This record gives sequence, C-alpha cells and structure tokens, in this order.
Amino acid sequence: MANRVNTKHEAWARIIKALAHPSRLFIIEELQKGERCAGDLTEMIGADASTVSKHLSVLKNAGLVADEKRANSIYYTLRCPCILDFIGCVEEVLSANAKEHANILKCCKK
Amino acid sequence: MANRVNTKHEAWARIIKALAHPSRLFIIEELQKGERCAGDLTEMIGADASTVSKHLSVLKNAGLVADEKRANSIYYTLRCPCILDFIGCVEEVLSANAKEHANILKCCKK
DNA sequence: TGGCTACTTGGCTATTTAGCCAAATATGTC
DNA sequence: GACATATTTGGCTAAATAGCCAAGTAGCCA
Repeated sequence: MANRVNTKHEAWARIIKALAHPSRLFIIEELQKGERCAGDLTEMIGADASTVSKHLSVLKNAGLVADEKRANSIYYTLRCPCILDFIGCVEEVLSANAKEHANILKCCKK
Repeated sequence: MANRVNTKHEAWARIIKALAHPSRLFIIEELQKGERCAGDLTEMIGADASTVSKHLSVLKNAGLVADEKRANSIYYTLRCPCILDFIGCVEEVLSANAKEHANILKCCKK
C-alpha cells in the first residue's frame, strides 16, 4: 500500500512550479493585460535580461505562455487566461490567513 | 523604471510554492475528500513519516491546511476548498499542451 | 513510572533553482 | 558586409528544497 502519488500529480506540480516565483507571477499578471515583449518585461521587472529570459522560458516550457517573433522582438502572450482564477483562490487563502492572524492578536490582547 | 514585482507577488509565490510538489498536491486532493491524519497520508504516499510530516508543515505554514490533535493522532483538513478550481485550470493547461503536441506530430507526419 | 504509538525536529547530503556576467544568435539597417 | 538592437545560452556561485535516519516530544494505557 503506497505511492498513490502518481504521474498526474507530477504533471500538476511541473505546471505549478513554473508559476511559483514572484517575477513569473508578475509576468502572468502583466500578460493578462495583453502581449508584451521580452524587453518590456525586463524593464518592468528590473533584473538582468538573461534572468527574465530564463523566467520566460520556464513559463513557455510549462505551456503557460506562447511566444511569437515579430521584427526583432519576441512577443509573449498568455495561453490559458484561467490562471487568473487561480490567483483569485490564492488571494482567498491569503485573506483567510490575515483574518486568522488578526484573531490571534485580538485574543492575546484581552 | 523597475521592480514592479512587489510584496503581493511574493505573497502569491509563497502560497503557490507550497503547492508545487507532487506529494503535497496528492495531500490536497486527498483532503478534499475529508480529514486525514498524518499516519494515513504517510501510508498512502509511501515515504518516510518525517518527510510527509515536513510536507504537511509546509502546507500548514502556507495556511492551506489546518490541523487538530485528537487522541494521539493529528488530523488535517483543507482550509480553502477553492484550491480545486485552481487544479482545474492546471488541467486545462495540460490538455492544451497535449493538443498542441499532437498537432506538431500530425504536422510532421505529412 | 515505564513503555507504546503517533508525529515532529535536527542534522546531514544530493539536487534544483535563481541570478549575474560574458558570449552567442538572430533580425534589421546602412 | 559591418553594425546596432533584442533576446537567448553557457558557465558559474549562492541559496533553497527534498529526502533519509536518528533523536525528541506528546498523549495514552497499564
């Protein structure tokens, strides 16, 4: 009886891992507004271009974004807009955490 | 002009990182069905008890699960059921990836 | 108290990841 | 072709993470 953790969970984890970084979440959020090229994102993030490029390739390998070369820039777009819903859920967790934290403080004050 | 990646994105990333592991996703999926104690999960996962315990504490620190001690077992429950929706979105990405992959194969065959 | 079961913590190693710099590649212009 | 711009790739180091084993803690029962 063991190892009910399987390929499905590994596939999920691969996608989720690709999302698990502040800069990459910023990119996702920005792409929600429309396509952006690597240079735009690099400037907004304020890190080395190579670093941002690697973040973009992580997102691309996970299938979260698509890229298209036009002129001498590469434009990135979101492939599955549903990712925002997911962020909504994360916000829900965060606000639940904040509420609980506030309760603990209130309780200690008494 | 830089560093529009901020605390919000870091907070998101912390939660998402907690989800980004096959065993932890298995735990989330299992808890969806109802509470489970650490021992049950350990047996199902088939890893060392200390390993599973650490996964549970990662989930707990992120505020994703809650624990309750009863008798000499510790029972874990999901704190925000919306996490499942999020997994729905991950599945959507995976099926989009599969479809694209199939198209590439089809195209090469011609 | 002593011993049992259930779980967590500490300590260690191996692996993965993030970030920078420097170098390579690709496109567009003169 | 030479050169500029935009982006990626390779190489390296520092930091984070996963996993095991061994030791510690906590509740229960005799």
